[in-house]
Amino acid sequence: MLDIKFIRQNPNKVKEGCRAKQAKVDIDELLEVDKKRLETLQALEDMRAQKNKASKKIGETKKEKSSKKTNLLLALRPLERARRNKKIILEMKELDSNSDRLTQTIKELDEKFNALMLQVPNLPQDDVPVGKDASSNVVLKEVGEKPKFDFKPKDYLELAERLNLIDIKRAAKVSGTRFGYLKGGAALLEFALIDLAFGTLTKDGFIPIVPPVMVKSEVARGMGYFEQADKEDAYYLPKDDLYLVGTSEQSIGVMHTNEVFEEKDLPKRYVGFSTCFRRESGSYGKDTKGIMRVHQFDKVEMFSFCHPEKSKEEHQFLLSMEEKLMQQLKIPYRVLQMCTAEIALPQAAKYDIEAWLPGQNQYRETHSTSTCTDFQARRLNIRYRNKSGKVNFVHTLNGTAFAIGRTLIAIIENYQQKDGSIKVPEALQKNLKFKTIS
RNA sequence: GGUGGGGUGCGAGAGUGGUUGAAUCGGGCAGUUUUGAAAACUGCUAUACCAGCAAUGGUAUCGUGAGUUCGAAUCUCACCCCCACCGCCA
Repeated sequence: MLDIKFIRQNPNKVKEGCRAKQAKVDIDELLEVDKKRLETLQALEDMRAQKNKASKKIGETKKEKSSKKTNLLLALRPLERARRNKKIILEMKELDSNSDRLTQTIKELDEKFNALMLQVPNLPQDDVPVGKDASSNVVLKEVGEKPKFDFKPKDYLELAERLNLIDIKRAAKVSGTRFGYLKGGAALLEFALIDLAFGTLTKDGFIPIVPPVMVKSEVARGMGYFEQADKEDAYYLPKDDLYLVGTSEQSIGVMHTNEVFEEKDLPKRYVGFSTCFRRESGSYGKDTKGIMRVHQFDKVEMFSFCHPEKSKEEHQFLLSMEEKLMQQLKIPYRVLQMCTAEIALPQAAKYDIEAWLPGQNQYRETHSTSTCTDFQARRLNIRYRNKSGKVNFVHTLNGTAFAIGRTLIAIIENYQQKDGSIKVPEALQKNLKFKTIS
């Protein structure tokens, strides 16, 4: 959510941001509703002030009844006093019927206003390239050396099925399309990856957590992904009114809802592990094979609550941690700055890391880190108190540590050997009892 | 799933219809005193929105939402959450 004051003062800037992000919100309508809402509110508050005053007066005379002090007014006989009060009460009743109407109007305006406000996206940061689609993303750098093979590198699925690491067919039998069993070395690699991520990040002060994967519906809305298509992408349990999280960001970010941090406790960084559930409703026909895009996968995620002035720095920090993890695995990758069309409603800037997949001869996304500035904090009312006692909204950021499935894909393709076996990346070897999966 | 108890400010905790944004204690901040500290004393100590250059004024907020009333922390209803015990259970 943006600050309405900011929208009032910078309508053109907001409109421009909406256009860049291809969000369809009528800012003029929003401002119109806002204006009406304020006018009505003012009228209603004036009325309430009158009522409060009158009620107070009645309270006073009632109390004076028992007081022994007298003055001219108090000398009024009880009967007369009661009559005066009755008159006031009648007047207030009259007022009430008017205020009821206003209350109804304001309720309607509020609803309209809130609905519109929730649709206004976070504005892209100045350095985010403007674009219509993925083609406008900017490659910032390529890191690592692509492995050279003296044979034609195979696709991960071919390798994995032959080594009995991934079983899609049986998963289809049990759960349907877009599911998979990780078996043998792949299952063990998952735990080694989790360990590597937690080990690396906790060393840097991240607080390790395993969050709930089901969240209440009002909570699910909080992070700001439901206004776009993502609502359709979430699994919902109607019997309990719970959503399965698509990423642990959704249950970590909301953890501190309505809380106030002390400034000295910022940044508050978490590393969370959770299973993620996605319906992938908008991706029919995309990556239908294997485990590139599945309904259920495990992920280690970073989340940070930080001081607003430090969030750009923090974003770079999260990116650097992602790179550090990739470099430990020695998987070649590139870093992309995502363009305005590719960043979601709550996000102000986003970097993706794409791993090189030799079997497919292309880069594919394995990591993503975004800053949501104060957009989520505002919705969730997450603030910090500075030294002079002032409270203000924090900034929230998130980033992938390892999305297990896709990282496995990258490992399998990059570490494949001529005989079809797979070498275990050095950084994972200490966790596993073997150096090769064959 | 069943029964009982409870949700009040930074914390503890009072308040069961009237000048209560809320007693009291504790914490925090500032000041007096002190060579320094402690102690003592004094004062301050919620948030949001609206009007205003400001001082200030207004409105709302005692789990959430609705209702009764001229007036609700206080009464009514619904919901949420927490605690205790019982049942079931990895």
